[in-house]
Amino acid sequence: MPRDRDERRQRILAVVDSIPRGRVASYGQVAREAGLPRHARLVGRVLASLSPGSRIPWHRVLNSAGKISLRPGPGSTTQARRLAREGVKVSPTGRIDLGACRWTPEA
DNA sequence: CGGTTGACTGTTT
DNA sequence: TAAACAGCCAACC
Repeated sequence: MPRDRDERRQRILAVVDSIPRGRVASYGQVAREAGLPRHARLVGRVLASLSPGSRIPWHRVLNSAGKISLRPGPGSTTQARRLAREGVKVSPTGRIDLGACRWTPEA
């Protein structure tokens, strides 16, 4: 079994899991926090592979433009609903107020 | 080995 | 503000 791949996966999920409620982070930001610069796409790939019932707060991850990156459909709707539920403003076009909600890890 | 595919990004229009 | 482009990179076939 590919140990490396699984290790990166765990680190990425650990970072996503540490994003506080009501805050959001970009794929690139998560990648950097996980020690994997330039691997934003890998973050998206890992999140896409999560089981439907996962407790990982994947909905707190957006693209660098501050928008829901998931293509319009059931998934993006769920993400928007979950964010709104945490007090994060989501415009009809899927845009989020990054200035107010961006997660800034402290140490 | 090589082409395709994205839940990406930064820069340029 | 938004779209087009060009890099980027692992996973898949």
